[in-house]
Amino acid sequence: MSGTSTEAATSTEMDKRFDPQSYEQAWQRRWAEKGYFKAEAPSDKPSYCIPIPPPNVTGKLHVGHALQSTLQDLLTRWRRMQGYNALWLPGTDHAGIATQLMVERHLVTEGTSRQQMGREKFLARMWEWKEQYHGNIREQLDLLGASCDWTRERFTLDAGLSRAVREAFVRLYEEGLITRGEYMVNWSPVLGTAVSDLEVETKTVQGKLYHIAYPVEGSDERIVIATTRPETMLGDTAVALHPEDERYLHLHGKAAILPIVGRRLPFVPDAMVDREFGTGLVKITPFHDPNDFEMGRRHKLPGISVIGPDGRMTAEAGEDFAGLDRFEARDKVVQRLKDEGYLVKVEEHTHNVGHSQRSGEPIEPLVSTQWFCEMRGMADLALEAVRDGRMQLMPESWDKTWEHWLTNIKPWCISRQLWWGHQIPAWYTEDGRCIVARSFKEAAAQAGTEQLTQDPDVLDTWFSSALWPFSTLGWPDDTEDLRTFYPTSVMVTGFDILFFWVARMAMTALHFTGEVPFYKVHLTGLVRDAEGVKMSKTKGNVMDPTDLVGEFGADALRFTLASLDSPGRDIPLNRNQIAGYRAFGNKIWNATRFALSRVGEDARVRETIDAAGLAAPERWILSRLSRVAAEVSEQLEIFRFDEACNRLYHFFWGDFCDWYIELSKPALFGDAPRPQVGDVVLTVLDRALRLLHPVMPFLTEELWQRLAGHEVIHPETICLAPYPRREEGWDDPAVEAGMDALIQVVTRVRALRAEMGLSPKAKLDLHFQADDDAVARLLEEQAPLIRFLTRVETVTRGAAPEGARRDLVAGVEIGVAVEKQEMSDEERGRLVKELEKLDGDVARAEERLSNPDFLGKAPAHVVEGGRAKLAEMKERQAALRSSLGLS
RNA sequence: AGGCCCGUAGCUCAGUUGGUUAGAGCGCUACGUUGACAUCGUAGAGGUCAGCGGUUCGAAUCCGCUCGGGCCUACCA
Repeated sequence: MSGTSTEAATSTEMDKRFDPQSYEQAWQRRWAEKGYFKAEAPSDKPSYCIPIPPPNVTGKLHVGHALQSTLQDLLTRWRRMQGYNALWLPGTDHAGIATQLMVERHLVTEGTSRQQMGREKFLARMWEWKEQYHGNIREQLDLLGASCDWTRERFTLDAGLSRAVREAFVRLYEEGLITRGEYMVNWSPVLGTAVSDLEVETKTVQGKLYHIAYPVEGSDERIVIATTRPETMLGDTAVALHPEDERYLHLHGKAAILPIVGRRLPFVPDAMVDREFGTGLVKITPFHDPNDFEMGRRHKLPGISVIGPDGRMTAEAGEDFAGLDRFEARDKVVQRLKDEGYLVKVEEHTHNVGHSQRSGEPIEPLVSTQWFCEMRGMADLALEAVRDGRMQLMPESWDKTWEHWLTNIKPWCISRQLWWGHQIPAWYTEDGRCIVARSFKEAAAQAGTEQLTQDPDVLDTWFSSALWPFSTLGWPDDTEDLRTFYPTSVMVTGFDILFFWVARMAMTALHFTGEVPFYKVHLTGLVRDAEGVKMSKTKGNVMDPTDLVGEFGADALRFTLASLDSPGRDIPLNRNQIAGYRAFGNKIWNATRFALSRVGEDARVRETIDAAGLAAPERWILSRLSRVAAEVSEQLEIFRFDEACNRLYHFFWGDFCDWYIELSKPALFGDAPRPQVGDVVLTVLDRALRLLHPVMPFLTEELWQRLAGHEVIHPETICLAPYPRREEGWDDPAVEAGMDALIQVVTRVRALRAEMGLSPKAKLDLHFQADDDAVARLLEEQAPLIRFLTRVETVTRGAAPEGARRDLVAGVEIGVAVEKQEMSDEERGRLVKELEKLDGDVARAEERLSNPDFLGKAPAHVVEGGRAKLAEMKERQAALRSSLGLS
C-alpha cells in the first residue's frame, strides 16, 4: 500500500498514470482490519441504518447489485462522515427455489436426485453448497468498496432469523391470519410446488379456440361450447350460461351430456358469463380453472381433479387418458372429439396464459392443500403508512402502483413443496390434529404426545425476507440493535421487487412492530446495456461487475452507476462512460500529483482558512467549494445521486483543474506570489477529496493520505473524516461575479483569437470596459493573470482603439487590437450571421418589453432582467457592428 | 381492458414552483507536446424539446388529443 501517510509521500513517488489495482483492495483490507465500519449500539450519535437487500447466498453479484450496493455504500459513507452512527447491515438470502434448483441440476450431473438422496442428506448437501459459496458475496462487495458492518452479517436461515420466522408464523396463526386449506393455487408442474400470484408471469400466446358440441339431455339439441383447454373437459361438472340470455332460457333446469365421458352436466345460470364471447355457454371445470373454482363454490358443484401435480392426467381422467402429459392429452381429446363428431370448429385464438416465472412452463391451476396468509388488514396498514408519509417511496410515481396492488391484494400462498427453506412449524398428531408451535417441544406439550409429524412443506422465501429489516436486528427480542437502528433509514432496491419484497416488509413490519421498516425507499431502475437492452445470459450482453472493476477500477464503476441513477429511469451502462469516469479518476490523481509537487514544504491542509487576507482566485475557489459542499449534500438528501455526482465532477474538473490550478500557477511557480496559495490548494484538495469519498472511496483515501497536514482533519482515515459543509466565511458572491467575468473574458479572447485565425503566438492587445466598477477593478487587478491565460501582450482598462475587434461578455466590453489585418471572408461571414441573430433577439426582446400585458403581469424581477438583458444585447450589437466597420 | 413511465444535440441523458440565448458527458471538427494529466488542453459545429390543439403576457415545463416506445396490473372461457 502506498498510502503510508508519511511526509515522504510526495509527488516524486507518484506515477503519471493512476493504477486503481495497486491500492483498492489494500485499502479495503486496511479498513476492515481497523474496524472503521462497525456500528455502535447503544450510541450517542444519531443512527443511520440501511439493511442490504440480501443477495442469493450462492449467487453472483450482477450489475444491478453493483448499482444498488454503490448507492447504499454512498449513503452509508456520507452519513458516517456526517457523524451518524451508520450501519450498513449485510446478509444473504437462502433463495429457496433458485438455490434448490441449482443444486438439483448439479445432482443430475452426478446421476442422482433429491428424491433418491432423501430430505436429510439433500439438506446436508445444500448446506455444503451454502458454505462453499457463501464467501463469494462478501468478496464481490469488498471489490466494490462496500463499507458493511460484517460483524452483524445475517443469513435468512440462521438460528436467529429462523426463530423470527417461527415467531411470526405462530403469531399470525394465532391471530387467525394464517390458515391451512384446500384452494385453487398456481401450480408449477416442473418445480413441483405451488407458487404465489407474483411468481406467475402472464404471457400472450397464440393458441386455439375449440368449439365443441355438447348434447342436451333428453333432446336432439346440441349446444356449442368454446374452450382453449379441451383436455380439462374431462373434469367438467356443469355448463354455465348468463341468466338473462334469451337464447338459452329453455335450457334452465336441464343438463348437457359431456362427450367422451358421458357425465351429466347441469346448466347453471351465472351472471359472470359473458354473452358476447364464443357462444355464451361456458364449460365449468371447478378444479382446473380459477373462475370455475369460484363458480363451483357458488353453485356447490363437485370438482374432479383430472390433472395431477406432475402435469399428467390422473386416473379420474379415465383410462384412455391417465398418465398422459396434459398437452398430449389435449391432442388426444381433440382427436376423439373429431372422430366422434363433437368437434365443430377450431379457431386461432390469442390469449394470455400464466407461466411459471422461475421455470417457464404454463402454470397449472389446481386444487391443493396449502397454507395461506390473509393480507388484507396488513395491506391497509401499508397503504396508510405511504398515504400519511411515514414511509416515502421515491420516486413517488410508485405511489399509485402501491395503492392499486395493496388495494386489490389477495391471500398469499406461503407454503412451498420444497426442502430448502424454513420448514413450516406445524405438527400433526396421528389422529390428524394440527398443532402450530414455536418448536417441537412446545408442540409436543400442546399435543400431549411426541408422536408428531412436522408439515413437510417450507415457507416461501419471501416470508423470511419480509421480516428482514427487524429480524436482522434481533426481533422478536428487544435488543440493543433493534432499539438503536429500528426503524431503519433507507431501503435501496429495484422496482421489480416492490411487491415481492418491499410491500411485504412494510406489511409485516407494521403488523409486528407497529413501525415502518424504513422511512424511505429509493427504487432504482434496471441496469441495461449500452443500447438500452435488458441484460440476459441468452443475449450475451451481460456485464459482470467484477470484470468491470478489474478493467476500470471500482471507483470509476461506482461513479458511473451513481451518476446514471436518475429518478424513474433505467440505467444504460456503457463502457465508454465508465472509461470517461476512469479518466476523471486520472484527472484527480494528476491534479493532486501536480499540487503536491508545487505547493512547497510549508504548505499544509488547514481545518479552515481566513479568506480575508487572500487574493481573488483563492477567495473564488473557496467560495465555489463552499457552495458545492452545500449542494452535494442537498442533492444526496433527496437521493439525486446523478446531480450530486455532476456537481462534484464539474467542480473538480472545471472549477478546480481548468481554472483554479491554472490561476494558481504563476503564484506557485513564484512568478507572482500570493498569500497562502499552497495552503489553499491543499485545503481545497482535502475538502474536495472528502466530498468525493462516498462515491470514490479508494482513490480519495489513497490521495488524501498524501496531503501534508491531513491529520488535523482525522488522524487515521478519510472514511471517518467529517463531511465538508458550507463554510459561510468563504461565501463571496462579489468575488464569484468578478471571477466569472474574468473567466468569460478569457474564454472570449481565446475564441476571438481562433475566429480571427491568429496563431496562438500572435501578439495582440486587450482593452476592456465594464459598467460594474467592482468587476472592472478586479479585472484590472488580475491583469497579469489575464495575460498569462490569454497570452495577450497588454491588458488595458479603457476603450478599444479604432479598428479593434470588439465583443461583449458578462457585461464587459472587450476589444482586441491586432496589427492591421484584413478580416477574412470566413470571419466576416460568421460575424454577420452572429449579428443577424442578435438583431432578431433584440427585436423580440423589444417587442416583449413594449407589451403592456407582459409589463403588467410578469413579476418585477423578470421585467428587470429582461431590460438588463436587452441593454446588454444592444451593447454587444454595437460592439459587433464596430468590428465589422459599420458605424 | 385499466394504470404508470418515457419521447430534448449523432448516442446516453439532465432541465426544480412556467420566466434571459434549452444544458452535460461521450462522439464529431479545427488547433495545440507553454514546466499535473494525450485517460490531456483550447475553441467550435450540432436541437422547429415526437405531433396537433388549449391555458398564459410567457410553455420543453401545465391541460387535452394523436403517434411511437417500455413496464405493471387484469378471470374474457
